[in-house]
Amino acid sequence: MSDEHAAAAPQAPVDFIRSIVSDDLASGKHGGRVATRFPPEPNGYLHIGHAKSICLNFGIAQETGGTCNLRFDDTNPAKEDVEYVDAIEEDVRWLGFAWDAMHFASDYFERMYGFATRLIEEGKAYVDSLDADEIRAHRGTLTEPGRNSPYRDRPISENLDIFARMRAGEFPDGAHVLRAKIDMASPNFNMRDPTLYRIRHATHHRTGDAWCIYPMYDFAHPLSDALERITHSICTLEFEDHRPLYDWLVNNLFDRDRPQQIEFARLNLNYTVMSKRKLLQLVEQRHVAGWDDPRMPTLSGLRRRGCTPESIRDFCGRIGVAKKENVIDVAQLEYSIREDLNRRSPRVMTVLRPLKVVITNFPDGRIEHVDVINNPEDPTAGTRPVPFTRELFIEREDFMEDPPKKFFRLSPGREVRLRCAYFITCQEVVKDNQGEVVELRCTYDPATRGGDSPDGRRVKATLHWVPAAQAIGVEVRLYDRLFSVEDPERAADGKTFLDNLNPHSLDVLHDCRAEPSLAGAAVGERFQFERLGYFCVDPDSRPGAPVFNRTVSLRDTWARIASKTGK
RNA sequence: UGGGGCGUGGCCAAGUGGUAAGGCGCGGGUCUUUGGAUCCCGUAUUCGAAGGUUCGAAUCCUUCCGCCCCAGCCA
Repeated sequence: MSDEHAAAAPQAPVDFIRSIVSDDLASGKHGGRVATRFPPEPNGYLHIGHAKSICLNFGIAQETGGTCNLRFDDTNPAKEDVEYVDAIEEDVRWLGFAWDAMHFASDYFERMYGFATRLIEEGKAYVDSLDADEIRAHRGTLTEPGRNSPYRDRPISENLDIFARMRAGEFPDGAHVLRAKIDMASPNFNMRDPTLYRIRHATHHRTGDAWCIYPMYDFAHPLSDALERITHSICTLEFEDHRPLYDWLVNNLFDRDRPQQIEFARLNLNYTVMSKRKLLQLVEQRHVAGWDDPRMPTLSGLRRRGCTPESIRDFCGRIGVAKKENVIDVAQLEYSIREDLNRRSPRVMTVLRPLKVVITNFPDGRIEHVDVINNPEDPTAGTRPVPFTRELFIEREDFMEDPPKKFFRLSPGREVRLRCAYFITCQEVVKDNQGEVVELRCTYDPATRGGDSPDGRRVKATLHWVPAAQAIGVEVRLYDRLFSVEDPERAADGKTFLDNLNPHSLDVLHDCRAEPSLAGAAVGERFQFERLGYFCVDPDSRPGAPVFNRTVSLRDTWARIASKTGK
């Protein structure tokens, strides 16, 4: 975390979890330690919702001088993959956090097996040989208590024997299951003899075929927390009902360093989908190119779209942490991203729909370089030279032959400023046979170089412009409604001219920066930006507006892909 | 109809007995070498509802209403 804007260091927001942690710290509850963990299951890429949890867990550790582990909850080999492990590590790092230790629940399989055995020996767990349907039938309903399984009182020795043979692979999937012996009449389903282990003959991405029985989340999680000496196990609201089981296991199996589970409300954003199931669907049905497609609400998608980790962290800090179900408006996220981008993004003048302007009193063939400000919000960003020539392009919509009252840009006889260059006055409008304006003949005032008039006269508008011959043509391939390559008609429109593409511009292009084709760019060459950073032209933007400080509306993009998941 | 949670302005969110922070959004103004930038102002007589306790309640009590989660050998 190098370029932190430490100056504005907002005082850490105090939420109920941080209050609990600081109270515990004060009372010495966990011996003055704070240890958290971020425990994703490697069954998909991390999305913006995970960022909230990451910022919470790692943030608390940082603020309290504690530790935070990255732990993969890999207890279900059927859904998991190393690809996800790698992606998750990269995303957490990208977000700007460093874990104190990285673990896998699978690393604890042997010890977990031992703990399970101990429960059996103590008469607190048993092997049930009912099948899934029968177990469900015995579980009871919301209003009726469950019934004990006929296997519930199986002798300990027999339980031990079958459990060992389950591990040895003697039984097919589903033949037996290990259950905690708690209370089939509990009003809390999680306490009605929850399943601890199931048989699953599947190859695990890390342990291979070493195991054919796998612990359930409810068993593995508290044990993993305890083994790592986690003090505060922060999870989402839906696990609130699991806490009694969490505590039951921790209290039965550990007599010290007992972790405590604390629940908070997960992040929900409007206009998008965040469930792994739906994101996976988008990927599998090829609606997007992959989990890291810039249109995806994944961290890697946001990264490729050009968002910085600082902006995501800022967002997480602003939304707060509470137990109330919430739906954050994407405008909130867009605000954090926009604010960050505005501050750091070099601007480039752009012309989407060119209209030729000939400066009649500017010598043909002459090239004058004017210094154009790279970022009005950052003086240190400097300037770049842009060639000013007799023939230029301005934005078509920046000219109106017959302007209405409120239109202050160019029109016949009017004087405006070409940004950082000169004042020009439109003297003549040239049209083709159809009456379409094809060229403007203007004069410039040599005394206004740089955009200031020595006599103090003012103009009401400043226009973006690019030199006709030297401008860089870019075919913008936007993953968006108006300029998508999926829509050839619009794609043809997506020709944009940039005044320049200097090293500074490239720096902010993140992924695009890696595009080798941009390095040796020849004037007039066309580029295809397949992976867009925030080199995005917002279809709703005012033509000619700076592009680098614009992001295509996340709301529109996300709403569009969300609709493809069928509601 | 069992259990567990949660209800403060459009969206988040502080506040936990002393008379409703803040942010986003929105509205208005301002400024600017193109703003959707900047800066400024405004935006809940009221805290799901109704009773009650109190000099005083979003905060305490009672009742009611609403929303979310739980019956995977998923996490």
